[in-house]
Amino acid sequence: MTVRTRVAPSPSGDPHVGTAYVALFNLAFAKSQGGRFVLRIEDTDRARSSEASEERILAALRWAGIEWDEGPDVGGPHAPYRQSERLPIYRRHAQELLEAGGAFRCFCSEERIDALRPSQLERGQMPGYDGHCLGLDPDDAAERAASGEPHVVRLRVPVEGACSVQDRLRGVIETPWRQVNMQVLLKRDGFPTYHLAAAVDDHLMGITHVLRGDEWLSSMPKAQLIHECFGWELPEHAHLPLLRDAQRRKLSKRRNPTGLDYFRAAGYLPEALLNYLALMGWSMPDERELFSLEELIAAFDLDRVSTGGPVFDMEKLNWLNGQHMRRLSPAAFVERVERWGINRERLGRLAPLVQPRAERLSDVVPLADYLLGERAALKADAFAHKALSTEDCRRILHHALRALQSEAQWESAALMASMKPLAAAMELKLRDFLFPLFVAIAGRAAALPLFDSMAFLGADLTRARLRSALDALGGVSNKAAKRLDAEFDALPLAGRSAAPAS
RNA sequence: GUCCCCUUCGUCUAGAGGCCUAGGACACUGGGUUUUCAUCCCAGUAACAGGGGUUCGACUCCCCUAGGGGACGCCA
Repeated sequence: MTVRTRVAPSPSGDPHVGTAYVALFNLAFAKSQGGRFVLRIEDTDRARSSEASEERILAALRWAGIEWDEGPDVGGPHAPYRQSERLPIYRRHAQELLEAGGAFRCFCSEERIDALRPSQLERGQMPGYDGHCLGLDPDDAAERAASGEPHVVRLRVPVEGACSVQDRLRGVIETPWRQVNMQVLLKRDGFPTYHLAAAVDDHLMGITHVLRGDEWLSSMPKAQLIHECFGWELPEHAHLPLLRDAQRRKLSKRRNPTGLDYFRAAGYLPEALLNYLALMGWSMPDERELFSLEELIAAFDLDRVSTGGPVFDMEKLNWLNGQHMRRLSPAAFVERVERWGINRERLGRLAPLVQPRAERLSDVVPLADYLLGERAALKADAFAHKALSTEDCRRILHHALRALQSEAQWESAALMASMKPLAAAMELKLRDFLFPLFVAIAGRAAALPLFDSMAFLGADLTRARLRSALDALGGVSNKAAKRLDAEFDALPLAGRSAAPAS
């Protein structure tokens, strides 16, 4: 039996370093076993998925050096690899489950189920579906469904006893069935949820090993139950530890640079990133820390994966990146620098900004230093201003970050269009409002035009610099963040998309 | 709130009952090499969460406690 693994990103946001992390382990394991690695797109959430996000995720994974044998863009024997193109398959399987009694139709409103919550919590129960439609006669239910009554299909979960699942890294895990929700498998809109789609696809695509994030561990009983109902063999599961931030929380986009685009823009070598990621929860048998993807594959051993959640440490990544840089030949080094960003294309984009301000050719680099490379480190006194207090600067940076969080169109005019109303809503002169942003982005109050600079840097680098500026100003405590979030939410900003604080 | 998972230096980790006086790496400190800096080399500080068992012997096995994390969605 040839080993087949998969990574299954959901195209609903920026390419995340966690996706590359899970992909890397799946790739390394499959290749170490002479197997195949599949990329599948899980776009069953119609509201959140987008083609643009899918494209960016594939491009970012490719940049990182992750290659897949089968996928939506390269095809393969189990196509299509995009779940939105496999809808009939899921419907057929849901029907099969219904007929076998492994699932049932549920006509409850979402409101009714939400209303259950408080009393369940009070009784010390896990909140969830109460089995209201469990007793419906299947034929009656089918008839109601046929007549067009809106409903969902739910997984029939035993109410008594315990479920026993096996994780490759942790052994046997027992969970009371009471803790397992009667998961919706087919939504009201006819789309499958993750649980159905993943189980069906893993089986149909011949996936033998599922390596995925820790956060899935508690839903393993559902996967097992679904496989059992179909009479399928469950792939072997190994739950990888979750990458943490310095506060030991799941790496969050809000506070840390987590986008693959950030690492690319910030000048990390993909082979160094992969090398670093491999060190998170895994180690070479000989404890060597500097290695290539090929070496990783050659030495990979699933049983050497550790289970504690590792903290992502930029300092060590920086060191590793330096090690990889120094191993490049001078020619390769130049080639990498050029490919990264000091090239004709990027200089061309700089020309309209720099040309009007330069008197000599040698002015180019000092004018654009912060766009071509990392800006200078900041201290709090860089934000001294005649009209703005430190607190004002903090507020501006925080609110700008919030407003930019959901900025879809990352180009100069659009950025201007979202920042200008923010300044107005904060009752600040644009000139004053812009000051801390200039310092955060350029490291100084006078620089090339701000929004052009932000556009040139890209979203990830821009956000990272704003965050780092906030840190230079003493950081924002959790309490202060809450207050600032509330302030931001109360601002009279017309037509903004309601981006949640987290 | 309920359930599940996790717990070795500040951080990433080695360690599968005696190789442990707990090893390596990042960071930090000191020293050396280098025209400066960086690199590089050498040295140092620093950990088995706590408590009970089991055993001749426990970082390693079991139990309890504590701490951390995760799940509990018609998101994935």
